[in-house]
Amino acid sequence: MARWEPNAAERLTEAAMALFEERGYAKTTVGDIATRAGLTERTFFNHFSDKREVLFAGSEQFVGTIVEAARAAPKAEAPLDVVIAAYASTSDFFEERRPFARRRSALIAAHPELQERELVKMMSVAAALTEVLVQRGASAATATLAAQTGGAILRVGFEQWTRDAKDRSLAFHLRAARRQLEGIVRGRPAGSRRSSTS
Amino acid sequence: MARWEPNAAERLTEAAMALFEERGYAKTTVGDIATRAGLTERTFFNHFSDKREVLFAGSEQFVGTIVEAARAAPKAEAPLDVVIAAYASTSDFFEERRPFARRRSALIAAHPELQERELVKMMSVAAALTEVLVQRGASAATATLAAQTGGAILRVGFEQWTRDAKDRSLAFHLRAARRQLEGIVRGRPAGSRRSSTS
DNA sequence: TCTCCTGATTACAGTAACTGTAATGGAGTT
DNA sequence: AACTCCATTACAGTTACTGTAATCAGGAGA
Repeated sequence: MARWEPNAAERLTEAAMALFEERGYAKTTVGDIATRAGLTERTFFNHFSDKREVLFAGSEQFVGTIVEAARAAPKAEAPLDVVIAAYASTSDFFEERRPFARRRSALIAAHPELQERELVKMMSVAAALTEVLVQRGASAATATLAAQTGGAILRVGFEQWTRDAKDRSLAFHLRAARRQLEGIVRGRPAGSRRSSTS
Repeated sequence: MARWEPNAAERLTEAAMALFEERGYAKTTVGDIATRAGLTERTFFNHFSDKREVLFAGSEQFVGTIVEAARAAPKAEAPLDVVIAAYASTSDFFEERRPFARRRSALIAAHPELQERELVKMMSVAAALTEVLVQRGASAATATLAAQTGGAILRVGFEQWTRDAKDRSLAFHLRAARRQLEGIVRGRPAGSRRSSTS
């Protein structure tokens, strides 16, 4: 028998999410979270580098998955398609935990402090993808632009995914956003807006 | 004669930048900054809501300028062009303070804590632009995608601008990035378009 | 069984970021 | 001269985070 209850980090995350939902991020102290998980404040900081990280723990491994998918893409694939395929590789992962992802996503949307952290994480993924693209032979400028644009597509696609009443996959929404982007870059929105007067 | 030395906020910003450059962000306390500016810690927090904001003070007015430029764009202009024109409207502003902007930009690049804040600011601009695009008749999806993609272009263009040995304008680099994006979205190989932006 | 070692947890003390509130005191006004 | 204004300050308090040493159940080896 284990000396302590197992899954301390997981318990802390669950406690944190529950408290953030009840009282909000600012009104929840790290001590509150730890107590709710049956631990002490110091133990919280042994598991997470700071209060925000409690919602971003799995992200390192996540970056790894995405980078791996990018590396595995066919040599001939164009940069933007590599990036989108890489993000799409996480689709199944999200599919399995749609409720959790939605809950988490709502918390982040409601708290600027958490948005800050999420944006940095996304940018670090974009940076990693940029490097992969360069290794695949793209110019630095092309790689950066493709990775950054892919990030834009992901933000839009992910938002659609969380809102989608039909529960279509993230990969689906990424493809949709990518297609729409083609029209936008050419100056013709996908909806082919007919605002001849207004 | 004024009771206190004028421009307290400005002095605090200058002191902060100098100290961040000397010791780094983490090793600089708010007390240090205030003392260097001839003020107290409490006064610092009267001027800035938190330690990071000392480098992001002018940003509200900045958003205003950008939004205004977006509203002023010709009715027929396509969404992405509206966004880029809006960002390009800040070109002169940056041109006048290129040294300051570079210095600030280097600090942000060197400190993740500051990157967090900058990303949120950029996203708030993107959100504001999204709203403007919707008011101009774009669909919600098109508006979001155009604003987000514009953000990607800005990041890339701005980076080129800070690195540019030839001191070409931000507007120039935005146009270059936009042109390059067209090729990327179509899946063309990197070198197909002459890009003199590095 | 006894002992040593491991490692997650904890106790405790300390720094620094912020907040709320009330007081200060020179400058402009009456 | 009395009076108001308000940027600044003093002071006390909370909370995020850090460094360090102590605890102590269980596994490994003797």
